[in-house]
Amino acid sequence: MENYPTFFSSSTAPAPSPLSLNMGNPAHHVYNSNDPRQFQNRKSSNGFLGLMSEMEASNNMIKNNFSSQGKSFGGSESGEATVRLGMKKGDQKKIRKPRYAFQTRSQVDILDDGYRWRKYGQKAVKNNKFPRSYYRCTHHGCNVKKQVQRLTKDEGVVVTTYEGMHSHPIEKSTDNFEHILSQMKIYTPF
DNA sequence: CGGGTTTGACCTGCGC
DNA sequence: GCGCAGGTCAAACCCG
Repeated sequence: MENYPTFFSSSTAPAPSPLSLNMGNPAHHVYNSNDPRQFQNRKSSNGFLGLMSEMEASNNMIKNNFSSQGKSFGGSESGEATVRLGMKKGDQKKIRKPRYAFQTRSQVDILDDGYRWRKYGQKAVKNNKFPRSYYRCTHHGCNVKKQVQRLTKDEGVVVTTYEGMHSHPIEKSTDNFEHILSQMKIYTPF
């Protein structure tokens, strides 16, 4: 098995990604993808995820819009009702949780990061022959989400985007994940 | 039977 | 206003 993760997050991001926390290594390349469309554009522009400037990240933090923002999600999980943050439809600046994306060279799409996820959707993505899968953390009250997508231009690369922070400890033994980590090599475009 | 997955429908925002 | 694309819902289905 081979895994070559590249980590994305912004230096301006308020908190490290869940994965970074688990890995205990803040020194990875980071990228903050707050706008999935920009994210997509970057991927399509050079076939690889470049670094987003802090300016871009800031702008996207402010202006990013997600259709999911205005929705409530089934109501079964208490934390999700706060997503709208009291803003009405016409309000301009919606605060969005930062997203942290990293890519991994892996045969499998789903990395065992120790948390339990439930798939809630899958969508075909433009300019990508692979579908994007949407997952939510199954822990009660934890509304962390992640998206998993394989790159068209490099089928061996899986991009995982995390949104939100886990409000609970890891649920499974990290042995498996650490085993994966032990076999990872940092994979950067530089 | 409970929990997770699949999948089509639906909603929302954005660009033209 | 319309069409497109992304994101989510939820019923049906699957599986241990």
